[in-house]
Amino acid sequence: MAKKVKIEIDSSTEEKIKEAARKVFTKNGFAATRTRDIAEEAGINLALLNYYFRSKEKLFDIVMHENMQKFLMVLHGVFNMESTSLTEKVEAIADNYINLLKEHPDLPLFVLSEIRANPEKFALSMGIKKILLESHFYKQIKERTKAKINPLHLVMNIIGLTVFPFIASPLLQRVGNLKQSEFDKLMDERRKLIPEWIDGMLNKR
Amino acid sequence: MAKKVKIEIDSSTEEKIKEAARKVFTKNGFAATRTRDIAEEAGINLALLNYYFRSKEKLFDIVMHENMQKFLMVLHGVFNMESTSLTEKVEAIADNYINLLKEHPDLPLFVLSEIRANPEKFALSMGIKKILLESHFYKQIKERTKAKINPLHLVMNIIGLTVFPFIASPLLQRVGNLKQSEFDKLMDERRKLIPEWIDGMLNKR
DNA sequence: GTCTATAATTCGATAGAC
DNA sequence: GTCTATCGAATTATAGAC
Repeated sequence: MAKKVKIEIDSSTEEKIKEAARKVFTKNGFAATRTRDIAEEAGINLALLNYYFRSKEKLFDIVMHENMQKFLMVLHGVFNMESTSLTEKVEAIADNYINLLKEHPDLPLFVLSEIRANPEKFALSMGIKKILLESHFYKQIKERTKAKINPLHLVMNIIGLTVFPFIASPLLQRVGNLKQSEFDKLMDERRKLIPEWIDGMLNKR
Repeated sequence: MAKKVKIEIDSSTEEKIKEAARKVFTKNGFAATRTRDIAEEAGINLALLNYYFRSKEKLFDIVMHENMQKFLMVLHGVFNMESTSLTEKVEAIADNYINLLKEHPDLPLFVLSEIRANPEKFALSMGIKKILLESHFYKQIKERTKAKINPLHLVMNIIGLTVFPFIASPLLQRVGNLKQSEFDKLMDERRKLIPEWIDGMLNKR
């Protein structure tokens, strides 16, 4: 009577394709990705990809949506905690993003590039405004800054200080002569540093 | 006897094509750009594009190189000034980058995306390491931080705080409900704010 | 559901007239 | 130098056998 529980989540062909698509699309972007490469990565045939998802674009939309979700989920989880201090929220954002980005370093560049390429496609993307502007987090920043400074500056800084090093990592690792492990170590240091820096900004003046 | 001076720099067909290519490539990236679009943007024919530049890739390499130059020139101009203070250097970097990025907001996302897509292509890209690691700027940061913190953190922060808002602007303008003019105003405010924030980081502890 | 083979389309590049 | 017309390669999508 009970519905059969799907135990092996990733072994279905559909999931294999989606996972392969996520990997290849996120690394190369939409235009530079060939459906053949996705099929190969998934270990299946090209025709099968079109059997499950009707087109390259349909498949891309799914991957893109899931990637954006990952990106926004970090913020959404933190923004409306009522009981935590502002500093604790900043710590949580930095910590969670660094975890996410160590695992998926291509994520931000992919998301931001594709949004810039097709802004109209993500125009509707629900009320993202409300997520930030009406959040408890945003209220806390406004209180602390006391109208001395636009709260958006602080939001930009929190996200930017966390995300930017990953976006620039190819350049940074070359410029700084860093091995991957050294880069990772730097990012781990930032879990503590970013909240301190943001604190300094909030206490200014 | 004297070489003829080229007065109308931009009116030559070759320049028109390069300018169109810069615009389209920078907006869409290499893979998503069609040579036909460049030709149309330049107001010339597709065949002519291949007459002047042998291939799409050759044309791209030129544009890419010029874009990277723009990006690095800002740093290069500031890094080895002997007579300015660290704070003055930070002011100069923020100020010059904000000027550059207000005019060419697509620049950073383009450069960073293409580097990530083809790291080997930019591997040789001269001794970028030396430009930073042996600069007067880097020495000044090391002195001020007194080994309490890796100087690369500060470099990341200076560039990141300046560049990231432009990278994320499509999302930011939506999230913050900003018009272009309001966004520009925020960026202008950051010319003063970024040096203050960096100062705060340097004086910590 | 999965495959092979192929149709249909897109796009970079070239031939050749002017 | 500049154009029109077209070739050829690459790639998405589909038809049809199993």
